Amino acid sequence: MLDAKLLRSNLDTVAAKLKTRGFMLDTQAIQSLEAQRKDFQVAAQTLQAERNAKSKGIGKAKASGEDIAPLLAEVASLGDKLKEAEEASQDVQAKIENIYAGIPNLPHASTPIGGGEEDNVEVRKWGTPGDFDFEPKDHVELAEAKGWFDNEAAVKIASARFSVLKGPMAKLQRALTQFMLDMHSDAGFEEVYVPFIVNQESLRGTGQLPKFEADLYKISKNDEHDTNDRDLYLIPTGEVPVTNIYRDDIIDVNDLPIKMTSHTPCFRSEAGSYGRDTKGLIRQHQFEKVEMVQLSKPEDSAQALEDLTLQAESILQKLGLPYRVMALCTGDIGFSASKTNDLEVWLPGQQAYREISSISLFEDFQARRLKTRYRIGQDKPQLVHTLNGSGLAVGRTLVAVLENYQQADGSIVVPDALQPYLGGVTKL
RNA sequence: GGUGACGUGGCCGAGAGGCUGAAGGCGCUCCCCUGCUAAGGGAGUAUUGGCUUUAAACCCAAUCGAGAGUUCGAAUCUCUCCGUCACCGCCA
Repeated sequence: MLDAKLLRSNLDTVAAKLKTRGFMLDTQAIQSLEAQRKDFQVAAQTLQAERNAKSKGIGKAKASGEDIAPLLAEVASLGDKLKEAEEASQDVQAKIENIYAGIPNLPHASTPIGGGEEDNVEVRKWGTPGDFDFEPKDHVELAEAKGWFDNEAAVKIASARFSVLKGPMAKLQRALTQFMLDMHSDAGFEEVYVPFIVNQESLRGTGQLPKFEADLYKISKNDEHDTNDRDLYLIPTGEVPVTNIYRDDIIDVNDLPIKMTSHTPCFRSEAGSYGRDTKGLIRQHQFEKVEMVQLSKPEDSAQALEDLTLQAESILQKLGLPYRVMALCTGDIGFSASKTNDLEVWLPGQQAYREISSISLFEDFQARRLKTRYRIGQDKPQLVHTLNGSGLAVGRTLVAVLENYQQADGSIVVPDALQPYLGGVTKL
């Protein structure tokens, strides 16, 4: 959520910045609603003050034994008027809230301007796509030939876009997960274990709700009496539970930056992606991810984004997987993001770079919703800046290892960094 | 799941319709006193919004787990929900 004060005072500047990311701000609607809000709020508060004063008078009169009947008569109509004013005020505020909740973050000054994916900017490239003296296969072919990948079983158990991994492939996924967690721990990230089911407040905090309900799996409680808003959701990313650890908290400045890492499954409905990446592990309803989350001081956050990017890159480098870093343009960054770097790994099976990590700076956009603040000494609390990034998407890393380390005979060489996690095995 | 107790500031803890944004204590900050240490004295110490402003103070409103209700007036009474604790049941 953007700062309401900023929206009031610099509406046109905000609108211009949002336009670069393809969002048209209805400035007229906001202006007129804000004007109404002011009127209604002042009116309601004036009535409240009046009521408070008179009620206090009644209390005193009663205490000193005076007749309070005339005073009561005086206040008689106040209640209704107050109720009306309060409702009008709340009404407008709800409308404003609604509009504000749907406004995306302002792009960072360093985010390239552009309309869509094609305008993203390559920042750097690492490694060289391997030279195969045979036709490289894609991961599905490789894994199926070994009996490591059972799509039919997954469909039988659940539905399309789920997988059953077997034997060495399942172990390789576990090895990758542990490898990543160890790397991040060594770099000073605290490992955390979190709930994979979250409430609505958490999803609002990180910005998935109210706008992106369709992408989420909602869990109904199976209780016909339960008519309130206690619905729970499967997490679409570890970002949600991990960032929400500090919701409503005020952090001592000496405890910043806070750096956390967590391994979680992620659940996405992938509504609207029919027909894309239908084969294999690239796009699943359930996948594993190791996430990094960082809370930082505002003045450190831009650097923190670069640091997180390098941290994610270090995983790919240790694994020897060629990749490139893309700075997403204004038209392609996510709703809550101010700036995003994507890591794209080379997949020989597709002869293409594919997204394997997304690292984003949210500035105070999430923190405002989360009410995550920090305090210097006795000063007033200020909003922190939040960041997160995949480090990495484990399923896609698994794909990348299979495809980049395949041999002509269909076997897979185990990257050096992973061998300790597989009992020293060098080839699968 | 059942029964009972309970959610008050950074923490502990009083309050049980009005004089309570909230006694008292601890902690913390500043000042005084003090050879050192220990002790003592004084002042301050929540958040959000409105208004004003260069900024702040002042002023006003809201907040005693959350929401709704009763009342001229709610931390206090009623209802719903969430959570904590104890005992019982079940369970990896």
